[in-house]
Order: sequence, then C-alpha cells, then structure tokens
Amino acid sequence: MKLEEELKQTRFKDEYQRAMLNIIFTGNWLEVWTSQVLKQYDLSSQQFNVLRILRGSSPRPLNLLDIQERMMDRMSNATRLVEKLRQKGLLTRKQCDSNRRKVEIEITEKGQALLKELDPVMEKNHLELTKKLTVAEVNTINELLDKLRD
Amino acid sequence: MKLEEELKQTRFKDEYQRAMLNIIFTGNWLEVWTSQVLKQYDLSSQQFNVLRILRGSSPRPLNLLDIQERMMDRMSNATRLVEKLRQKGLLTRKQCDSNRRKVEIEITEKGQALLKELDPVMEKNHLELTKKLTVAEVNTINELLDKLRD
DNA sequence: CCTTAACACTTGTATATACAATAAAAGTAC
DNA sequence: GTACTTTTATTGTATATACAAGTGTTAAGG
Repeated sequence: MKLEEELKQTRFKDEYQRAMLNIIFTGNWLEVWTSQVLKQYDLSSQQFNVLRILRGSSPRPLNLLDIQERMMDRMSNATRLVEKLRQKGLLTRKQCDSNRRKVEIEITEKGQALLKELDPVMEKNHLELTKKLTVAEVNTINELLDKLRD
Repeated sequence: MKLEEELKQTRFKDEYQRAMLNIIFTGNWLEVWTSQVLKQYDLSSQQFNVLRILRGSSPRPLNLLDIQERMMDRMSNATRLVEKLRQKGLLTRKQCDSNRRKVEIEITEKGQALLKELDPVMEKNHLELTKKLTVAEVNTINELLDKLRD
C-alpha cells in the first residue's frame, strides 16, 4: 500500500523525506508482524534475535558485548534480556575462566528446539514476501539500503 | 555499510531474510539518528511525529483517533503522548462540542515555532541522504517498499 | 424512555527501554 | 606492589510502551 494511504497523508516534502519515513514505517511494520507471531511462543522479537545470534555462533559461546554488537537494537539492555532467556532455560551463562569479567553465553538444547519449531513459521513469512517481490527486487532493496547507511 | 558488517554476521539464510533484517535495521538506524537530534530539543521521535501531523492538518484540529491513524507506531499511547506535548505548551486540547467523546487537538504557536526551528536541522539529514542516493534510487526504494507492504 | 451496543478516550498495570552510575576484574605505568 | 585506566557487566531509576479494563457519551432497537 502506498505510504500516503498508510499514514493518511496527502504529500511529503520530497522523495527523500518520503523514503526516510517509508523505511522507518516498513521496518516497524515488519517488526510488529514478527512480534505478533512470536508472542504465541512467549518471546519478544529482541529475545528471538538473541537466540538466533547464539545459534549462529553455536557451539562457540558468546559474551555480552558480542551479542550486543550483533543485535538489531544496540541500545537495549543485553544483561536483562539474556537473564530472561536463562530463566526460560533457553540459554546458559557461566563466568569465563580466562577473563572473569566476561560471561559465556550459550544456547541450550531447549533453545535450539524452540528455534527449530519457529523456523517454518518464519519461513512462511518469507514466502509472503516472495510473492510480492522478485529476488532481483529484493536484491535492489538490500543494495540501496546498504548504500544508504554508508 | 553492508549488513553483514553491521551485524557481524557472516551469512543470512537468503536474500529475503537479509532484506527483512535490513529494512528493520535501517529503520531503526534512521530512528536512532533522529532521536539523538530531537533529544536536544527535549522531544521524542514519537512526539515530533505527532507535532508534524498536527502541523500538516493545521488549522484544522484533529482528534485522537485521527492522530493514531497517522502515526508511525500505531500501538503507542496517543493520550499520554498528547498530554506530554500539552504540558510543554506545544498543543492544545479541548472537548469537541458536537461530540463530547472526542477531543480537538491543535498545534500552538509555540509548537509551530519549534517545528520551524527543527526544519533546517532535519533538512541537513536529508542532505546527508542526498549525497548517498540519487533521486532515482530513492524512488526505487519507495516503490519497492510500497509494493512489499501490499 | 429503557436497555444494549458501539464509540472515543482514559487509566492501571506490568513490562520494556534508555541512560547513568556503579562494581569488579584486568591491563598499564611507575 | 600501588595508583590509574580500560574493559565488561550489572544495577538503579526514570520514562515509555503494550494491552486490558474502565469511564463517559452517543446511537440504535424495541
């Protein structure tokens, strides 16, 4: 849907402003969609993000800074996020032997299983996307957004 | 910068997943930038958004539902957001005569002046964008994101 | 009228988030 | 070794947010 309709706006200052709002709005829109789905699994999208990061590095554990660097939203509080996931048994944390300031955080079997369960659910989301945009178009988006953040 | 570098990620499942994360990440990135700037004016980006919406409709007042429909993040609490802005004297609210359930919300002179002060600041942001992407490229982004949300 | 439903907004509450302050460990310089 | 700095993580606090429940107002049906 056109951004003008979404925001009931008649016009924007120029195409650059429109693009800024469009990217923020669409990002939000995707986020909300994802969050809705994850809620049924009692996960926030940030928590899901952390789990995926840990799976990505598994079996190598990560410490908090590593996770923070890889997170979508750097500002959020990694300590408390990780603690929530630990309480659910989705990851473990232990003090690092060589450097006791650090903690080693690792996804558990249970965490892996949960992600495995979620994979096809998220896959369905991608299929929705596939219907709307060709691979070439998606590549264009990726390329232009990377360029924008240069 | 490439998303892989931003997120210290070596690979994504496919270009579709990469695009999803890219849009969310870039949206966030733009949001954070904006928030930083607005903080100096003691405004959150949501508050700024509401003010711009009111300026857009000025001199016609809007009620809460109107505002909510036009907001980037529909989930947020319009009542309290508007109340914050009222306390700062940036807008007024009065009960609607014809339908006392509604409130009429209008931007004040002070609000207009604040936006006017912010216009060139935000403009600078657009100029940054202009340097990185051509109008044609920006149009492509707009077109593809609109298509994505269809 | 009276009852019930729909509407527009407000409030309560639990949770999340941002940012600063603090703590503890490790590294560095003397 | 002692003082200073940097690294890494945790905690405190104020604010924001999501969602549900509540309030007052209007509309609709009998």
